[in-house]
Amino acid sequence: MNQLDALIHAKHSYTRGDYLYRSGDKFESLYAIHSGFFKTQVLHEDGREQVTGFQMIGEIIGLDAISTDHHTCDAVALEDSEVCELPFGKLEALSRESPTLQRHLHKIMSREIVRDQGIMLLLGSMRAEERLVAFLLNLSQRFAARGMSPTDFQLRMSRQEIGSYLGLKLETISRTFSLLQQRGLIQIQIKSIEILDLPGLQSCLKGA
Amino acid sequence: MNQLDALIHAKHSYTRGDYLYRSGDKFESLYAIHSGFFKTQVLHEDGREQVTGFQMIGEIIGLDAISTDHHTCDAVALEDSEVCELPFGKLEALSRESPTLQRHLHKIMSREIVRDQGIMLLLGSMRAEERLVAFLLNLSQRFAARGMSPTDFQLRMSRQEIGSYLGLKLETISRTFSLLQQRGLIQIQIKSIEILDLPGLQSCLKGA
DNA sequence: TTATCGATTTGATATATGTCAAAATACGTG
DNA sequence: CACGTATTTTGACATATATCAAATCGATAA
Repeated sequence: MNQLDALIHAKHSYTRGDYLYRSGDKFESLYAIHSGFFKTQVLHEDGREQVTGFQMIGEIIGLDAISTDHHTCDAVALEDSEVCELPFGKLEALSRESPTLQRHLHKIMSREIVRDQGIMLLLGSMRAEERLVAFLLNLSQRFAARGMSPTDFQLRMSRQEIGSYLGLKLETISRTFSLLQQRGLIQIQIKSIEILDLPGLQSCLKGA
Repeated sequence: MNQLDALIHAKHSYTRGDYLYRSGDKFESLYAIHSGFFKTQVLHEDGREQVTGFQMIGEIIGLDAISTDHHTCDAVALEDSEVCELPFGKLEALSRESPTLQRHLHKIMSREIVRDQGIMLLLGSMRAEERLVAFLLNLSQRFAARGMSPTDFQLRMSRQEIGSYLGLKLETISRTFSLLQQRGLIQIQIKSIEILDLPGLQSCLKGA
């Protein structure tokens, strides 16, 4: 993918709270997260918000905007972050030249669809505890895939944001964290979390 | 899009209950629904099922499979249906030749991502009545876009399937239909539904 | 037509999660 | 470093939806 180097238009820095883009913005580029952490959220007219994802290093963000040429959600930095801008027109042109790149792009989009299906399953059929466990295991796995500790990491988002993502209220998130801690499955200190019993957590999802 | 004609590999017929594909099947093609109605569902190991969508004429199905080269959900015919098979390798080759087709394909995938975000919002932050109303309005709009009546149509799916899609139990679906009927918003007779007060339904979603 | 079986409706009750409120804790700023 | 503010935790209580059960309805096949 060294063709991609030619493509990278610019690298930008954002600090906690900055918007990478807002719903309604004209679509120009996808963004590859180079460092840091983002959330994406859609806002309902009546003020309700739904967090639709948390994105970390190596992930591509902005795919929703291709559909209408305008972004359909907000992307907000949860910590100081850097992103590489990938102008979509150029990306399409390059992927017409390279079947490998083309397939890669298609897989990235498809993976996002599969991810979303997983969240539907979570929101549609899991209880609060299962949702939170699934969330933690997903983070754990993504950190592991990046060579970081799968059992010891910082939560970049608030209880409120976790709750929005999981379709629960922040109090429920807090209570469920406390519960998992009482059972000896995790150790949590505000944003610092340690998974004490990974198999134990995994078994929360299967059957029980 | 007459290039697409060259692409259509075969047209297949399915009767109610037939699987178009199953989770785990090797990915070869996307499918354009030519007539009829399908549902897609993901199955959890412990037997839980989540309906992830209902697809009708003109819609493309199978995008999730690009990611892993294997289907990640089941697609089941809800009535007698016909689909056109679009071999994905050929589709990619053609879209390398035609920027228009390429963009079209990207928009279809992106639209699916946006649709999924909408369902997350629904599952994550709406009450039962709002979910069902949103579901009905979505069907209404899709029928209207196809030149069919936006106020008078057949539900192709069971209460159970609607419930799975909306993250609710079938009893809740039934009760909520009854409630909307009592309020004079809809007239429902098992699978036949008539929307009596479209603005009234729309106002269920905004504010109230 | 009638019998049968699955789907739907409705009722009574249970329960998970939400709501409201207060206390405790962490964090940013001057 | 200390203050003020925002976030988190915890408790008591409310409520939406689930669960369990029974009755009804509708479609299919003999």
